[in-house]
Amino acid sequence: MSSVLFSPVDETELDAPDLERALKALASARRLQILEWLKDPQAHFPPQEHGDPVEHGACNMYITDKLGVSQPAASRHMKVLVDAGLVIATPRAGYVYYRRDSDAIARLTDQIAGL
Amino acid sequence: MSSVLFSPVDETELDAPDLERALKALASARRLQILEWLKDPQAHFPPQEHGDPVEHGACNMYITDKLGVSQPAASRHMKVLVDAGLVIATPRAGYVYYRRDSDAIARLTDQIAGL
DNA sequence: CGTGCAGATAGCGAGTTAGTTATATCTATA
DNA sequence: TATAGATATAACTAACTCGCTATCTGCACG
Repeated sequence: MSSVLFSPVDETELDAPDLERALKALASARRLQILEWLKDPQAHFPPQEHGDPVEHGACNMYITDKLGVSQPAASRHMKVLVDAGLVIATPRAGYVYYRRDSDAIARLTDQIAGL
Repeated sequence: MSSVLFSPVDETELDAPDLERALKALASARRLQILEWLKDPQAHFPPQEHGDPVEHGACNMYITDKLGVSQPAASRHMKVLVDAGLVIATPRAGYVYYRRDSDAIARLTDQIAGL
């Protein structure tokens, strides 16, 4: 009687504090913009030396530049997204690359659909 | 060539500021709780004298009591939800009844699903 | 193994949120 | 129409957000 028949994705729901954290992470024009850019890093950021934009996402420096805020401000926005589980950080060759956690985002939006 | 064939509900998307406002309204444990209660007012609130719980929703006094905060605090939470377009207020016989705007919530969650 | 650069952290200030109490408004009805 | 009760607004405070600059950390590589 496997529920996999009905739920190909993991149905684990966030508890109330985690859901609130995720919604707070989304409730920012800047962070919504970042998530949008990360849908297609190649289209929105310059070519990168070390990290593959498709596999590892966009370099933090480019996100900072494109946001037009200071490096620490961008760094904290990315931390909010990572802590909320929406984005994955990959340190590599002295840089940090960020990509969407598509599965987590899908689970979250599924859960929000039930609100 | 009506798009109604593809979209039985109105597909109008919120612009960036309205989306941010709606997400901020959702990004609160208290307000998520209120929205949950309003899914079934009869199950969560005492019987009401004037307003039909199903048609008009729950009386503000009962929401205040159940939240366990002061009346002005509850009043402002409800204002945030109304301003975000998630809840409809109906003044009636000296009380104000609140119900979910199910269509607006559905449109919002559809839009969030595209994030 | 030292230097340099990317990123994280600290600390500060302005603006916002969320709670409070006090008061104003507004409506229903005696 | 005066009053009472429900809700909204005002004013204040504490805590949090988000920007900044300055500084620290830590990894790569010469």
